[in-house]
Amino acid sequence: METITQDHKKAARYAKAMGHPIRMYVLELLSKQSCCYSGDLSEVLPIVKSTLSQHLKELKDAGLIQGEIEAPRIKYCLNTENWVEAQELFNKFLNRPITITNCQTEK
Amino acid sequence: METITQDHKKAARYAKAMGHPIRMYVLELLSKQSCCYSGDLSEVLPIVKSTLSQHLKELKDAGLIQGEIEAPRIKYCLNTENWVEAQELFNKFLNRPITITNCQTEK
DNA sequence: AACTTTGTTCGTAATTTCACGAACTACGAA
DNA sequence: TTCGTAGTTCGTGAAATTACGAACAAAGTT
Repeated sequence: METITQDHKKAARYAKAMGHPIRMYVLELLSKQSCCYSGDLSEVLPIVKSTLSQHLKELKDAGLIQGEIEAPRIKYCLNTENWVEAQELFNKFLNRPITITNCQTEK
Repeated sequence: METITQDHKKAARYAKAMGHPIRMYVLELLSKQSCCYSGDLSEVLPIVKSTLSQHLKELKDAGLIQGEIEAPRIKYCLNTENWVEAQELFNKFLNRPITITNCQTEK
């Protein structure tokens, strides 16, 4: 019986991809508006385009976003399927009712 | 007007701390049972205790867990306040309704 | 005091991340 | 075909991450 499951690894992979302010910003944007272009981001973010491209690749590799060629630009949007999976995993692992008595010693 | 806000940084910090299978496992455990000891984890996890200690420090530094001395052991539990904040930020960014009613959305 | 238990800190090494500028690719327009 | 636009890839460093074993620290036990 494995203690660290594939689901732990998947959830951690998603979390890791979310673990940078720039990438968090992109994900927030894409969860609020259906899509965006790299150029839109490049205009408002304080990083050069190659670095941005690296971050977008990170999100793509993690499966959280996808790019669609719309020449000469690339349209980015959420990868809905994986996005839902990430939400489900986070719910499964992390959501618990917050109780009044916290931190109580078991046994 | 900053595009990358403090909330983006906070959320990313939490996500980053969650971005490792071992740490995801620990967080899951603590969200299911109120507390645990390093020794409990060390028994089931495939890493040496110093590495585990490092991961617990990472979670502590991110503010997601807290340790309480209960000599000769240390009792770990979630840092409820920050845990709630993390959930709120994630909810905000995942575009979902906030579940806990008495927690107000900031302004 | 000496020993045991529990966990942290230190030293080290391999790997990954993050950021930049330069070079490159793909495509449409002139 | 040449030029401009949009974005990726490459090469490079600095810094952070991950892992291990050895050494250390704190506190209870004998």
